[in-house]
Amino acid sequence: MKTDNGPLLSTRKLPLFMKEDLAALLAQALDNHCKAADVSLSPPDGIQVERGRGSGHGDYASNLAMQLAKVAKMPPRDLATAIVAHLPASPLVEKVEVAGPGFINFFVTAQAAALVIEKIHEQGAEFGRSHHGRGSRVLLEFVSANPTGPLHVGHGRGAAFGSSLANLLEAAGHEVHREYYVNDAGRQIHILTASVWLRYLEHRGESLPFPVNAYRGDYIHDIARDLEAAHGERFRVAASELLANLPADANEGGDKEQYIDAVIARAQILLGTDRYQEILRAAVAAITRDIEEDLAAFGVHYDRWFSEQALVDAGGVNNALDRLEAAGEIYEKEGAQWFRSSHYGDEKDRVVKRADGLTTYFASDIAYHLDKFERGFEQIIDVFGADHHGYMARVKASLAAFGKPIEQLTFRLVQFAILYRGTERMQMSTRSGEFVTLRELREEVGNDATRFFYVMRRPEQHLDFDLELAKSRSNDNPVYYVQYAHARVCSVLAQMGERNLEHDLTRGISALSRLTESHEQALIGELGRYPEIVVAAAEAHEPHQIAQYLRELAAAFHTYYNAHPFLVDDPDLRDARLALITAVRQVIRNGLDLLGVSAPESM
RNA sequence: GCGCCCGUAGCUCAACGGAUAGAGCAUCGGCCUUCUAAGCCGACGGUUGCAGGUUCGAAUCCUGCCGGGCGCGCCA
Repeated sequence: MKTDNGPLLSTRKLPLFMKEDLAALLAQALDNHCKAADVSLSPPDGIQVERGRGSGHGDYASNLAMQLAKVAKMPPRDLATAIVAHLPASPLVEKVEVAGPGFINFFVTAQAAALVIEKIHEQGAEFGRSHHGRGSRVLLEFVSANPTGPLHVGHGRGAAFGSSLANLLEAAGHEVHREYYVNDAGRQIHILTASVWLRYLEHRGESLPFPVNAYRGDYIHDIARDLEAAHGERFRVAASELLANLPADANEGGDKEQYIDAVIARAQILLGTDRYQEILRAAVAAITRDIEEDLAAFGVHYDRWFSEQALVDAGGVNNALDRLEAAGEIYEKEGAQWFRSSHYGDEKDRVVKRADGLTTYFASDIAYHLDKFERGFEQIIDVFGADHHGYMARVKASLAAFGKPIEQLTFRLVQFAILYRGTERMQMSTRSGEFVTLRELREEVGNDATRFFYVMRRPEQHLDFDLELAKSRSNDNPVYYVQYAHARVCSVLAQMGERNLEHDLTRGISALSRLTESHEQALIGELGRYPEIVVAAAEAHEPHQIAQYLRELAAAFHTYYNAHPFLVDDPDLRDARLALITAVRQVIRNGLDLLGVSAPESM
């Protein structure tokens, strides 16, 4: 590489965010132009520099002249020409053109572009990470499925999305706190407890009907069996005692809600508080542990599992309601307590305490979000399933009532994933227990393909998840396509070893100017985009941009692979090419890592 | 009925308010004595649901329709 390019091309200041360098040049040119023409011009939103989209429009482009044409009272192309005439010389820039309606197009020098390869080797796994977020603290809550059963495929997308987003935000320089809100209080936990106990009684030989509204999955049997193994007959009660004077269940013309509530009440009386709580805690612990293990195996980890019950026990819910009351935003109607959420943009008021004295799920959520805000985060992100969108307005209403800066709270709605086996749509229902679990999906498809497929699409887009495609080892399958590019580089290096060659990286770096083929230039251009993509994907909360990018990078690599041999006789050229493809390998690794997908050395 | 999300190639999807709207699959035609053919090259394919509006410039922003998903409980 030539060394006469001046300080801008030193390895200490590589143009990884070339946009900013070019914007600075344009600012200087605009200033020069204004002085020369004795006018005053400044773009409303700062100077914008964008990636060119190829096809002869240069590497970067700016719409500066078009933005200012009106104020300057000049045709945009003329203004563009005038600005270009005042551009200072730069070793980054090969040439500048005015094109189209008035775009200023920059063509970057080959040396400047090739420097990205050097930077990638220098930074390794750090390449693409930045301080863009300036260490601002982000609280990210995701999944938060109720601990009443195993995670199913619907939760999987939230898990893959949330965990990838967390990785992205960290890579972009934010400090991320990952949290799972465990709904271990409330009525559904009592239904769970009753369900487990009834199965336990069945196993001990009692004959009784199973309530319509109880949880009936196999995992309930498992927990009941564990209970038997640890406690034997300790929770045994005669069926006749349990069933005496209960109302009719739904299948006998009664009401399923009333019936299950009666069973729960009877269980508490017959078992007493201590034994009942023992079963409850065992059930919640078993399911929470299962969820935690499931997610960990999926590469999803949390900094905190936030217990709703702990919040209740600490008085958080009552405290939050007291504060709303003190603010005059609670009133009583028909025996229940209502929060005046309609004063803060919700479509109607909401119950926070039922007539029977129990606080609602919403009341806990108010307290939880109040707690989040009081822990001092600059940004709070909730990842919800799309079916919870009705919650956004009321949660924001409660925070507004507390005077909290609600613009710090962002909801990310993740649409459902619909499973297909080929063209056959797979049904999933929740309480019947006939759903496909996340674990089953992972075991059938594999963690890599599962995670990649989940985040491949924009979160607000419905996702068609084709099991057969995800499993297929074919070029139809995007995750293999990307992984294969990585493995291919490894394979080339293995081949190099067999030929008794060695890769001299220093020599390769010095010979980067030998990479003049169009395929090489294209590939280098792709590599240079990576840091920008990471920042853009993080700030837009869109991991799919990474998946999309990786496919494009892999495509550029496969094309190059087919067009040119790497292990050529000329040592300079060979080492330069190897420096390029090992840089590609590094970026693929870094990108896949953000998505929680492995980068195998061979396939 | 009200609210949120979505309508882009035959299918699944991309596209900071920018230039000739791009990929993959499918279909059709090529490429393995050469580092993995899990690959590459080419062809075909579009009134961006419809109609207005804002803008130098709209798939993108605004309004109204049409179509699909989800939600509208003292469930969670």
